[in-house]
Amino acid sequence: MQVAVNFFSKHKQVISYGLSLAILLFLLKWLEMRYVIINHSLEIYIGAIAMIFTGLGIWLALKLTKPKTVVVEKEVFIHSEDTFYPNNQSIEKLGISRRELEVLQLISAGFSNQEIADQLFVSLNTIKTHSSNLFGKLDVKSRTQAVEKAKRLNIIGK
Amino acid sequence: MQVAVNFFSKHKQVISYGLSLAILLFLLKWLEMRYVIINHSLEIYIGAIAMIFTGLGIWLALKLTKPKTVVVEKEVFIHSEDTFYPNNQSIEKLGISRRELEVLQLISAGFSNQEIADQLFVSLNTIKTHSSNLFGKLDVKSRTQAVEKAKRLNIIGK
DNA sequence: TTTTAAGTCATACTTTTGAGTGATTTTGGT
DNA sequence: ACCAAAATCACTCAAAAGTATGACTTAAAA
Repeated sequence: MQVAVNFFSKHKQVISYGLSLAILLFLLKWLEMRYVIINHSLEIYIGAIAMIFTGLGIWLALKLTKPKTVVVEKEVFIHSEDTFYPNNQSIEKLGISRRELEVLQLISAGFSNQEIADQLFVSLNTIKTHSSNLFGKLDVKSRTQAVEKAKRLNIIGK
Repeated sequence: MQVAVNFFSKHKQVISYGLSLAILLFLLKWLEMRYVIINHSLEIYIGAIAMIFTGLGIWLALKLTKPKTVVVEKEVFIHSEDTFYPNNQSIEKLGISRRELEVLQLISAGFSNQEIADQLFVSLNTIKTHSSNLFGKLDVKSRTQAVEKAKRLNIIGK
């Protein structure tokens, strides 16, 4: 029982197409009789049939063919900025404080010590102390090295 | 002249289909005459035409329709280390030379001017000149800014 | 051949960075 | 209230970075 219902629902389209075809054939039969009786030109009749069935064929083909699926691979660049999470383990292990991390981020953004001092409302000397302590903890000798290493250790974003 | 050639080559397929159709129609005319003469059943003749033109319609539809393209977006994770290609357009636009690019890469790797000079077997002053020119072209004022901007412009890898 | 751009190097000078040291103040937790 | 870490700042000195200018060589392009 269930199987039968399943069959009908699954082939609903095909069945409806079949029915349409049958109706069309009956229509043609009727047309044929009329034309034969009225004795019109056979060419017109033939032409009509040809056109109708050409159209039917086109319609059938368009409806029944599966879409030719073309899979286009589209590159989606995943920017690490979107998914960056600082490696807190590294930060704690190295004993880097919040303020130092802040300074580190500004250094990596390309700011000079003076600019960082202005942004954080502290003196230039303070920033120098922070950066110096930072270099010690990161075991580097310059700001560019610090940035390179911090990015490598995922302490700051890339 | 060129236009005409262009027209024929561009519509080659459509034209060949049209010719096929014409040939088919002549064939039918011939069949019609034979059937009329031999006085066979009209139903068979009609049926044959219907089938032929249905087939023609299907064939036409299949040949002429563009494939229904389904674009499937596929996420491709690009690891910058594996697949970095320098943005040559930016490099050319800024007029950065090979040597300057080389210096830029070493700067971003965290090397000092002296270390870079040693690696490239040139003098410290030469590296200073290169980096100074580089900063001018990148419109920055320090090596850290240069690194930041160059990475942002995809001139060097991250 | 002349011109042009790239690369090299030097000198003189200024600015920035970084090391080392020491000191004071905040802050958070026991 | 006390302690320790964090944060602040100053001062000096040295090294590195950066600017400006000019000169020389070479290779490629006009």
